[in-house]
Amino acid sequence: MSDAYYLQLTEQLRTLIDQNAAQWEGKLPAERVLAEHFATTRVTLRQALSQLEGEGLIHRSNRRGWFISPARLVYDPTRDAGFNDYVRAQGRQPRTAVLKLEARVHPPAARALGLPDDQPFQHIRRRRYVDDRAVLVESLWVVPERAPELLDIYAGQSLWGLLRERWGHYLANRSIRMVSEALSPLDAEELFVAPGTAGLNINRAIFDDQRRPIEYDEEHWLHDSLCISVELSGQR
Amino acid sequence: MSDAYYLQLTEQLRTLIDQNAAQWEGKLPAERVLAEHFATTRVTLRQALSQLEGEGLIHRSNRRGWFISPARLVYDPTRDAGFNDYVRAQGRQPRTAVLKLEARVHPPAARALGLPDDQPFQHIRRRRYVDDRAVLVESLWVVPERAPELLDIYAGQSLWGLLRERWGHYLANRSIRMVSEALSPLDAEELFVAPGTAGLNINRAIFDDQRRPIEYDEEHWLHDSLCISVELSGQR
DNA sequence: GCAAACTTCTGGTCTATACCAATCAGCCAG
DNA sequence: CTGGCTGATTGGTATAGACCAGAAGTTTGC
Repeated sequence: MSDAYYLQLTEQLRTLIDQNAAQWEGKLPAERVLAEHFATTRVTLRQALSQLEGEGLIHRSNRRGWFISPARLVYDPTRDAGFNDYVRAQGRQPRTAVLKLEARVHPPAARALGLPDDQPFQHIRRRRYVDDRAVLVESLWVVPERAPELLDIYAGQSLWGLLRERWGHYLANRSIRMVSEALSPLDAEELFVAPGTAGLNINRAIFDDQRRPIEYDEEHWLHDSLCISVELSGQR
Repeated sequence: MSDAYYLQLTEQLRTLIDQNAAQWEGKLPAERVLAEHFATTRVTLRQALSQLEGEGLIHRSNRRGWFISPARLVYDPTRDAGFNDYVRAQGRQPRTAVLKLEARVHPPAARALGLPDDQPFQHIRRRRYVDDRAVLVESLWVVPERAPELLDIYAGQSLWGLLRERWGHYLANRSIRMVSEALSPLDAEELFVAPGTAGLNINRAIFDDQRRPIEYDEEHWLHDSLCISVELSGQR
């Protein structure tokens, strides 16, 4: 092979991980150990590990080490099914932590919903887990008129379920935007990963069946933890 | 700031790029020049550049240097509009190069379309450009019965247009899958970028209005060159 | 028995340097 | 003026070593 050494290393690591996944219990040996095992430098070794990270095979958490990434979560952003539902449907364990509840303006949300920039919102910030791994943080910006006492009531349950059951809102129209990104220092910190980690940003503007604005949603996912899947029928 | 130096560097580079974009004509100065300008090493400098690359602000081409990335292409994978159409609609110049035309089996396509593994396909491999930058490579796997002489006819035009006009196929049902990826050595080479560059993989299985399989589509995009946008109406 | 303090390990960052291979610009020959 | 050659430039890769701060594990002190 005339390939770069770090690419060969990537392949060797891939098979090594494959064979020892069970015995390592998801956590790779220390970088210094691996570097010595392959008789190379930590710099080169890390280059190879970063490749595998880009593929979504492994990831790192805090400063605790490298871990083997679980299967991606299949996610359909066009459907109403709550996070908890479809995580469970895939045999995984969901969890949600509420990070912030406040009333605030947020011009990006206002613009996406066609409201004036000084429109106040009810802001819910939460972190979501799959099998105890934090996989996304999101900010929800809800139009106050649509859900008056939301901030007093809310305690981590499904927002869309709440909107439907308590206020009778049926979410009918939505506009979705997806962009790959590098996680901002804040998002990264809240997800316990290094700043600049690859992520996927999903934004949704949601209206009811009369095109009244309901909610704007900003999600920041770890890039390796989801697979977006959309099923469409009917000619367009 | 107690942040890491390379993160400060990232910010300084960001403003530097902002201010000098016009004068540099899209191409950044050499790494060695930048490293000296900031009184640091190329290694650290490259770490900062990689951050900006992750954000999609800059990219590199071959070994020619770092370039400022153009605005992302807005793309709706749920619509029929051909690549050429929506690239032009956004005021950009599209181009297509056909890389391969052949008949072959391809089990992943067969499975996605619900056909036996040994189903033969007509394979079109092409590279697509926006303003002379290669932004994606794709493989199209067309069921031969639906478009008999395709391989003889095809010369780079819109495939969906051809299917509609020549064979009267109206694409009605589709199932779409999107996953972030690291570009394979082959895909990377065909896009003139380094192996392992961040990409976005979009796969589509397409059926007609009687749910007969028509075509399977594997796209590999540069991660920084698109923004996925979907508009949905109607309750689901 | 438990919490606090300390030590070790580990990933994250950074410096300095070197060599290779692709690219590019300029020169030279036809 | 053109086409091929050549040498300087530049990004890509790699080595070696160092220090820091957070995490984890161990010991100490009450």
